[in-house]
Amino acid sequence: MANPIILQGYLMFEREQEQITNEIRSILAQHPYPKAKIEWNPIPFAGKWGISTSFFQLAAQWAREQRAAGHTPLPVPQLAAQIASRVRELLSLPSGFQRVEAVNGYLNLYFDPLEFTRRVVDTVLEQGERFGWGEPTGKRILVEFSQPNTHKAFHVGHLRNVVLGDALCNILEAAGNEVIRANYINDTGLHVIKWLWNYQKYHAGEEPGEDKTRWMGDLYAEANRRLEENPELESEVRQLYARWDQRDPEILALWEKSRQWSLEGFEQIYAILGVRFDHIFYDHELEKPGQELVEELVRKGIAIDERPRGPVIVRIDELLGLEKETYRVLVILRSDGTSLYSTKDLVLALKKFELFNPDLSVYVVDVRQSLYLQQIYKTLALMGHPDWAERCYHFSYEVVNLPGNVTIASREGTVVLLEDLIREARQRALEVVREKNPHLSAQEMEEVARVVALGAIKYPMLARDATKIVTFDWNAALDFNGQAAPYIQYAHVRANSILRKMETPLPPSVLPTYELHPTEIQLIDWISRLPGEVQKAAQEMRPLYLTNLAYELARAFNDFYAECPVLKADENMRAARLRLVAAAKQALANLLRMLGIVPPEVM
RNA sequence: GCCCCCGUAGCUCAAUGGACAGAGCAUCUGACUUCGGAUCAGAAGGUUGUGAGUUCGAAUCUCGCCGGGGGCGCCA
Repeated sequence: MANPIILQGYLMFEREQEQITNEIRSILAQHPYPKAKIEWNPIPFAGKWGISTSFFQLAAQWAREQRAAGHTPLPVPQLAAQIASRVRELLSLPSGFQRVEAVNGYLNLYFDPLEFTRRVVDTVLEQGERFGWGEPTGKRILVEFSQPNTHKAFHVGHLRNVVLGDALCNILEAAGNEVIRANYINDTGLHVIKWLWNYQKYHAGEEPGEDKTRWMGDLYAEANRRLEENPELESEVRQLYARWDQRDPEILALWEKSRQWSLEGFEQIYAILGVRFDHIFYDHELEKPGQELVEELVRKGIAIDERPRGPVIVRIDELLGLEKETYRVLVILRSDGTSLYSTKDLVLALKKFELFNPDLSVYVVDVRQSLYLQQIYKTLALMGHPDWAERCYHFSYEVVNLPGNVTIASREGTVVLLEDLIREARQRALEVVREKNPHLSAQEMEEVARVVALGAIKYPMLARDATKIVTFDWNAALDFNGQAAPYIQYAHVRANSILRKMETPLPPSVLPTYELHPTEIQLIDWISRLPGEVQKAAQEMRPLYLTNLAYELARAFNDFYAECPVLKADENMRAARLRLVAAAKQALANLLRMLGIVPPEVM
C-alpha cells in the first residue's frame, strides 16, 4: 500500500495525524515489538472529541511471537493496555491537542476544542460551496442510469434508479472525478410495437394532454389488456413488427411522433427531479451496429449461429474453460435475426469506451440483471477487450416493492406513478406549509412544497443500503417528521433564520474564549467529518454514508439550537456561534445538494 | 440443480472486525413569558434468525441449517 496510514473522519487534520503516527512509530521502534499499522478513528464517546487508536493487533502479534519463542506472555488486553500507556508516557503532546490518555488498550488524543472549532469553522466558511470537495483525481467515470422505456409509464420503481444514479454522480464528482452522466433510452422493441398497434387501431389521431408520460403508459397498459383478452390479435402485432422491421414509412412516422411524446414527458420528469444528463444513447441507433457486431462474432468463432432453428449464442463458460457453470450462455440475437437487449448492450459497451475512454464505466441497474451484466462484461473481454471489461462496474440495487411484497408491474396495473406520488406529496407539503408559515406568499408556499415533497420522496431511496428492498408505502412517503429529508431541510432553515436576523455582517474568524457546550462540540464534530465521508461514499459508492451524516448533522444542529442561544449571547460567544451556525448551514446545504435534495431558505 | 441478496427493538432502518448495538415511527410523560414546536428532553422496548468456527475481540469474516426474495438459451 502506498499509504499505510489510514486517516478517517478528520481529513482536515491530516498533517497532525501523520506527525503523531510517525512519533508513535519511532516510540514503538525503541521496543522489540513487531511492525504494526496505526489506524485512527474518531473517539466514539458522545461529547468527547478527538482521535483514537488501539494496540490490540500489535499486542496479539507480539504475544504470538513470544509464545513461538517459548515464553508465556500476558493476555492480549493487558499487553495492549501496557503498550498504550507506554506510548502515552513517551508521546509529546502535539500542538492543537489538549490531552492524551491511555485506557483499555486504546490511546485517545483529545483535540483542543477551541482551536479545533476555529479551524473547522474557518475552513468551511472559506471553502463555501466547495467544502467537502476533494482534490482532482484525474479520473473520468461514466455513469449510465435511468434507462427508461419510451411508450411506457414512469413509476416509483424507476425513481430509485434515477435518484441513486444522480446522487452517485454528484458524489463521484465531489470526490474529484470527472463524471459523464449517461442515459440510455429504449425506444424500440416489442413494447413499442404493441403501443403503436393499439394507437393505430383504437386511438388514431389522438394527442397526449399535459401529462404525456401518464397517457403513454395508459395506452400501453390498454394494449396489453386488449391482447390478453383477445389473444388472436397477437397476429396483428406480429404483422406490425414485420412492417417496422422493413422500415415501412407509415409506421416509422408514427414511431417518430409517439417516441417524441415520451421523450418530452421524460424531459418534464427529469426537470422536476432536477436531474440532467451529458449524453443520451438511443436504442434505435444501436440496433443495426449490434446486428453487424453479432455477424462479426460469428465469423470470429466467438458466437455460435444456431439459426434458423435457434438463436445466436455465446457459450461463455466454454470459451473461458470453466468447468462449473458460472456465466452460462448469453443469447445475442433472436433466431429471426431481430435484436435483443444484449445485441445492443455489447455495442453500447464498446461505444462508451470509443467515445469517452472512461477509467470506469458504471451501470446503475437493478440486481435482477446481475448475471446478465456479468455476461456482457465477459463477452466484451472475449471480444478482445479485457482491459475495458475490467473497467465495467455494475452498481446494483434492489427493487422497490409495494406493501405485502407486491411487485410493481406496469402490465398488471400495480403501479404507483411518479406523477401521482409527486402530486400527492406536494399537496401534503402545501397543507403543512400553510399551517406552519402562513405569512409566505402563495408562490413561496408552492416552491417550498415542491422542494420539501421532492426531498421527502428521494430520501428513502438514498437512506437505506442499495442491497435492501424498498417497500413503498404512502404513509411513510408522506410522513415529513423524524428521520426524513424535511427534518434535515428544517435544520437548514433554522440556521438560515438565525443568520437572517443577525443584521450585521458575519463576524471575522474568532477563537472562542468560553467553554463549549457539548452540543456545540457534537455539531462541529459532524461538520468536520464531511470531507472524509464524501471520499468514503465515493470509494465504496454508497450514498448512504452521506444521508447518515446529513441526518446526524441536522440532529446535532437541532440539539444545539435548543440548548445554545446565539443572537442573545455575549460578544465572543455570539460571534463564534454565528460563525458556527453559518458553517452548519453550509455543510447541510452541501450534503443535501450532493444527494440531489434542495436546501430551502424558508419552509 | 447451480448462483446472488436479505434476516438487528412491535414497525422502517443505522452501526471502517473494536470501547456500553444506535435512530426514527408507533406508545406513555414533559418543554422556561429565549433565535421557527416540521423541534427538543425523558420512559419503555434486544440472547443481532440459528449452530459451530476464525480472532485478543464478531451484528460484521468462514461453513452448515432455518426463513424470505431474486436470477439462470431467443423478456427487458
